[in-house]
Amino acid sequence: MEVRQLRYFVAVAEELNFTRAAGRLKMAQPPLSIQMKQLEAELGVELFDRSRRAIRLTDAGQALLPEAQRLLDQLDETAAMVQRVGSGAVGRLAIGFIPSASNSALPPLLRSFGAWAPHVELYLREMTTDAILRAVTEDHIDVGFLYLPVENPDLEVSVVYSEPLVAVIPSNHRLAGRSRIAARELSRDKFILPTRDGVSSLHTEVLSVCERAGFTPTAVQEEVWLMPTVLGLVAAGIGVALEPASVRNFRRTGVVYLPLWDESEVALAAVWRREHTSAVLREFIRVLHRDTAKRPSRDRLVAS
Amino acid sequence: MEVRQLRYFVAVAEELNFTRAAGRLKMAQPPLSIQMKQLEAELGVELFDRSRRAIRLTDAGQALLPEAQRLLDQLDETAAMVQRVGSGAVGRLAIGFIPSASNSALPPLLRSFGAWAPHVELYLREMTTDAILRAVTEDHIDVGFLYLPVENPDLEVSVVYSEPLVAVIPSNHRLAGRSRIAARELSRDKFILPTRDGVSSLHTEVLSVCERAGFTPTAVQEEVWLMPTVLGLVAAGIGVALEPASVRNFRRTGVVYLPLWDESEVALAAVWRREHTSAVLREFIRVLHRDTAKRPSRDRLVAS
DNA sequence: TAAAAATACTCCATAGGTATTTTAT
DNA sequence: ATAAAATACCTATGGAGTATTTTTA
Repeated sequence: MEVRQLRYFVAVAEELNFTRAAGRLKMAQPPLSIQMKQLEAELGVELFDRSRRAIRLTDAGQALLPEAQRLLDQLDETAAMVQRVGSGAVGRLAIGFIPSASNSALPPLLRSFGAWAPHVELYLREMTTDAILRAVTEDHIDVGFLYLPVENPDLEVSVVYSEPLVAVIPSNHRLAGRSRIAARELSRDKFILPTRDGVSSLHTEVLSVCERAGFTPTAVQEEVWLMPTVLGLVAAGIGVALEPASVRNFRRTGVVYLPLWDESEVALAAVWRREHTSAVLREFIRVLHRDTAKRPSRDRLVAS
Repeated sequence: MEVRQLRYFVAVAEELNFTRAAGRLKMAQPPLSIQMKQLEAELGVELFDRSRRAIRLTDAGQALLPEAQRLLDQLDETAAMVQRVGSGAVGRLAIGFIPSASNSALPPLLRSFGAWAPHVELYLREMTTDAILRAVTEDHIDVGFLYLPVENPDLEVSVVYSEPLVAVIPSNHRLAGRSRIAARELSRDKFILPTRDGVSSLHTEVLSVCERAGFTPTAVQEEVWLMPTVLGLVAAGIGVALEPASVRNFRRTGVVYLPLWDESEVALAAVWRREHTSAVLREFIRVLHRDTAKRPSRDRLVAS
């Protein structure tokens, strides 16, 4: 039983006239008659009562008609469904991200992608840099958001945005009134340092800024990871911190954010397996590239 | 999208190996590759990830696999269903019959046909001879059971059995002790005559037996149709009747059934439209012919 | 290097076309 | 007499085969 034969059968059964059906199928009448004969021979059943001038459906033909229509519809639906999946418009996307990402780049990106592919299920997981790299490599998540650098050559990397560090100090700190400071001026303060988990550049970058400023920061606490905790510790006067500029999205009382004269940069990037096969991911990357190309301004991102 | 391509796709998707799938499909590997390429081109979607030595299904391929399997199954089921309908093993059969038929030929015939085609829905309707002929002609019922003759040349007729008339007289009648009588002996009795509805031979045959016996029966009541009513009237001493021998299947107290010396015969027949298209009817007729050929004995039928 | 898929080509089965005959009204 | 389906015959598309090359592990 061929799809063609089902299509022809439906046309003939609906027209109840071979010639008209052939016209509707844009073909000649004889091959249509032949195909129907073949279908009948294959099924071993008469589908049409040709004894009269106007043909009729036999019981078998009447039984086949709705089934044939249903099968043809399902065939079309299946094709459409597979195309949607293949185009990345439906499916699922698992995203791992460091907490900072949820304050900055991720929300507008997800909004943007959600508008493009409303039928993609998103699985979002807050993870450590380490865990993200492992999960992406092992294909447990499709894409990760973390601070550069990423060395793994199997992974593709796309910088979402980069931003400078800012000093986070208590509002009663001696430098709180300043509009900009040098890192050097904090050399005697105790530092709340970010966790070194994974190869996070944040830890490295903070140390490197201090080093270039000529001092080694005294750590008051390590392994602090979540931004609100850092801000709480600073507000309590436990120490100071250097954090990515997007920390300013937290409007925490008791702390002030001061730009540095020192050169510094941390880059938030999306990473994914170079050899991925997910159409959804492919489309997500497309949206990602489009959006980062559209608004590369760090200030707007930070302020948003 | 062709059935062939779906079949091939399922094989490849299940084997995850073109060469093995080609073996399973008993074909060479290159045409299989080509067909899958075509399917992908038509859908505009990659179904296989061929980047590795061992191929994998893409998301689109994984979406297609269960649908393709389902479609192929439904195709097979549809073919089987149409074949069953075409063979007459499923469907419906509407039967019209005069009440007498339900005392004799119909029950064993329906049992026989029901064993052959248990999935045929039977619609049974007790009707007058007239109504049966009209309904068969107008295709409202598939087959009718009635007493011959039937003159309509568009209808085909098959005698199920024929039987003689017997006299039905009250058990206190003067002839009740006899084992056999002549119709002539009833010439002075009042007769309960069958209805003349349609062209029922029963009425004609009763009159003709009396005529051959040299008298015209005095009707005490006409338009009596149902056997129990006739028997009730006879038992009440209202009159006597001549009825088909199968009336003896009613074991009514107060009446006796006596064979006649006179020659007489009424024939119960099945009738159907010569140009019917119902496969179920075709099979019913087959069973009918088989069964009437098997047991033509009137005695066994009458006694049953 | 070996195993598997893709490519190149050849062949032929068959879908579809045209011309004509048969059938039913 | 006519409309419609069946039959006869021809053409050509494309599905499948064989031989070979390309690719990946």
